[in-house]
Amino acid sequence: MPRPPSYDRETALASAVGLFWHKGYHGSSMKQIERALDMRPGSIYATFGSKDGLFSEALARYAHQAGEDLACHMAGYNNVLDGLQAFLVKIARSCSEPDSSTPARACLIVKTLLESSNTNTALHQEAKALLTAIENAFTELLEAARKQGELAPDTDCRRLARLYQSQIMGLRSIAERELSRTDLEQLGQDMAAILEPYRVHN
Amino acid sequence: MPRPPSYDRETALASAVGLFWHKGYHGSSMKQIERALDMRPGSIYATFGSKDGLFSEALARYAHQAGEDLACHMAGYNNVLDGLQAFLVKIARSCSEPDSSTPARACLIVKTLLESSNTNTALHQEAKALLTAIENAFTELLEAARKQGELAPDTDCRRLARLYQSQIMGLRSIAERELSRTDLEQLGQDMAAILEPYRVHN
DNA sequence: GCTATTTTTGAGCGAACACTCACGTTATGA
DNA sequence: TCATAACGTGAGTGTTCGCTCAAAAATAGC
Repeated sequence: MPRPPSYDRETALASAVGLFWHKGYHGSSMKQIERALDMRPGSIYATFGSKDGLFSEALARYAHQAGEDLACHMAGYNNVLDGLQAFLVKIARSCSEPDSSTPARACLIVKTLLESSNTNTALHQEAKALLTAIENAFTELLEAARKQGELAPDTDCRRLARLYQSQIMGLRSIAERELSRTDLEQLGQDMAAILEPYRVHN
Repeated sequence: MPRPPSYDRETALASAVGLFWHKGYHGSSMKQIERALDMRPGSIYATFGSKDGLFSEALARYAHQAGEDLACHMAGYNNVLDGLQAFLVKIARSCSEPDSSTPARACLIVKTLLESSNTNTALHQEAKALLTAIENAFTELLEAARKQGELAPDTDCRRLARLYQSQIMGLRSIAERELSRTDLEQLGQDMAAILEPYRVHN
């Protein structure tokens, strides 16, 4: 009986991620969103409720994708610390020249965290929660590394996870300065080297 | 003959820094600016030209203040690396609970860099330039350290300066997650420890 | 083809945005 | 004391903001 929706919700969300990542929350107007999603305001509001609702879902999708990217990357490494070090260098490379699939160098969650603090409590809380979840993922990885003897038995894995997360935040934020490819790659290597003193050499 | 201005330009700018730092560029409306500066729109536009002009001057003032704070801090240390390490811990402490003189944990320049990318070219360029100037200041400090034998003679001081700057950016950004005082202080210490391997022990 | 049900549409809403300007106010030099 | 010239004021500008809703369009079962 009913008329089926003509748009694909996932496709629309992916477009929303692209726009919000590129221009931020305030920098993306509904007019631009309508164009990016190829949807008229009525359909957008029927589907996502509000601009905040759409942004919230887009942010969650972005974070989910980031988690999958991390898992996918780490799957290629037997050694956790090797994987985490390579991840930093990979980020440095991908930040060098953003393309259509990477509309900004900085992390969307961090951009949102800074833009929404003291102005949009709900968004700020969501960004905080997503970053906490990522910290948890890093903590679990590092605890696995500790159990495998890569880290000293008394290593504070959560504390190290926060140090690691702040490296990524700093790397991707400073990338917005548009440093040269080599400068950024060197920085990624220097950050990877930070993990070296924590490593247990056998 | 002429009537002298009743407001103080420097006082107004200081208030603008406070508001913009707290709520960001888009998050600060002209109504709020009028209230914060205790000036009516006509006076604001006669003095600063536009919202962008006011923001630009406020950002420059903020950066100038940051430079003075760094110089003031370093003056208390004979050893450059000791000073830079202590500076990280000091930042971690000041980020724990922002007060009226510190309206946000994250750096205003970084907030602006992320918020203005792909939306406001002029602002983005200004933020980039100010961060480059700060990188230069760190580079000079580290070169002095190298000449004094604190660093190995072949140390790439600019590269190390970028690593150091990205630590501050990461520290102050992750502070917006509102971590506990001890968590943040530990992170500051971990970041300070990053400089240790670069140090030449005598 | 017809009806029932849902989706899509886009003109247009009130509010908030950055900004202007004619006018009232105030201090100074003559 | 008065004329002058800059300053302060705030109602009001046009524009854009996020958002709404009545009507048109489209599908599936009968």
